[in-house]
Amino acid sequence: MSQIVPIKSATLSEDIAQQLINAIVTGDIPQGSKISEPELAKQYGISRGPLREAIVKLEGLGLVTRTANVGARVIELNLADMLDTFTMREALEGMAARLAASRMPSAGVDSLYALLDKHQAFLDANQDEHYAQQGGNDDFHLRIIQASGNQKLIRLLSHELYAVIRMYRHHTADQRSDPRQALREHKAILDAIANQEGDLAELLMRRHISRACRLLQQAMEQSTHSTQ
Amino acid sequence: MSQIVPIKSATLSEDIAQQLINAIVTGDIPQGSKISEPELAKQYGISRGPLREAIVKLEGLGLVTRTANVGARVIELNLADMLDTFTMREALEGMAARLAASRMPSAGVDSLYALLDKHQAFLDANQDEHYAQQGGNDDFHLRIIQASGNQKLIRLLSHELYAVIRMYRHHTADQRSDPRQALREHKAILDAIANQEGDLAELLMRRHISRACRLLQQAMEQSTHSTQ
DNA sequence: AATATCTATATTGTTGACAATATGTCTCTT
DNA sequence: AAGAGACATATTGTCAACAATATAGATATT
Repeated sequence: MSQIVPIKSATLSEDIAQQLINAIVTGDIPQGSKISEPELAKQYGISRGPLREAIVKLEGLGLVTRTANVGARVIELNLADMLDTFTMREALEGMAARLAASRMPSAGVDSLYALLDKHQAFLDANQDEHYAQQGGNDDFHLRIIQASGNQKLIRLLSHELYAVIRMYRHHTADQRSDPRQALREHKAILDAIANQEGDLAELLMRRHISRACRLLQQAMEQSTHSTQ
Repeated sequence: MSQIVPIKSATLSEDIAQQLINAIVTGDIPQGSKISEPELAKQYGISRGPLREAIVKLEGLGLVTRTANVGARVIELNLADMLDTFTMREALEGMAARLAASRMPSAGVDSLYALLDKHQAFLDANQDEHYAQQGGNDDFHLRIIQASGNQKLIRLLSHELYAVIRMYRHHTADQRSDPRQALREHKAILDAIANQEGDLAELLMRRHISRACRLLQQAMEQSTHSTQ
């Protein structure tokens, strides 16, 4: 799973930030737990300076909350925050779909159809497996976001919000509902984009995310309030 | 208005971050200029530690860009980024208006009508003055965002994006177009919210922001590319 | 016994020094 | 004269120690 060994990056602070993000998203550092600077510094074999910078970054990502002279705590996922986050996603990705409809080159559309075909083939092959959101750029949503061409939107959705969303996925029993239904919705969205119907693309994307949100909500309500 | 003298906060890092944000937004630290850590540290009379933390925060806010072993530079406002930002605002504040329509208590609606009356009175009194966005919570948009009740949305719009938006306002000749027209649009949005017409409120808010964006675009295209 | 105060300890906030990298200048070569 | 390379300098990245604040425990008081 998550590499423990440092992925040597340009700067220690970046490294540590990335590792902490992974550790929090995967639950390796449990929700609500305190971030102890001396402890983590010793654990990663670095000094507190870069570590603090990393923690400030995490605060910016909304993964931890900090209070002066007390320290940082990992956020605790709750239903209200999840609903808030997905409502934002609905607005933003809806807009991304609209923009994609007006800007996406036909080559990009073709490439996305090919991606959905791949997903379809995967589903046909592995009946029972859940069509694990591949995370990388095989993710339909990320591709649409990229296609929006809006750099600010791209940064916000695929870097900042993405961490929290990944965290929700990890911490709820990731029973991704009906993958075939999701795929059908993806195809409908892409059709709208291909036809340059921005209004429709936005509407469908919003419905799609709203539905995913409801399913995640059910999953969260079922899963016992995970006691760290 | 905004205090210039240091607002002694709990921690130095917070202080400095706030001061730097103001300095950048007001153009006191010009666009594209390099952030020299030794220089700023000496200037503010602090050490480089807290300063660096502040810079990391600024990076999270999108006010500076950092490259390893080279340093931080203040962003440069350009048309493309402004359009991207306002497109995001359109999506998010549209959603905020929709949510406000479904959640805002009648007392809040009354209070907002009172606010708009105040704005109207101000316009009638000062014919020529431009109805300076008061920044504080007399700002109609901020009130709508608050009324959305979506904590994530509130944080993103009124803390993170707000800094950049303020920067755009400051750096373009702030000829706020036709304030009476803006006020009319605000009233129309509020009417929709009062009637709990979420669809309409969202539509009107998006049109309103889209229009403001076009006006700002014209202003930016006119104003000579400010050479620091 | 319960509460409040004081004290001891640990953690965070801050500082100044050291190491590593980048930038600009100077020299040398062709 | 132009370009490449080496060197000097300044800036960033990192570290370890110090100061200030908060937390927990013990003591004392009512």
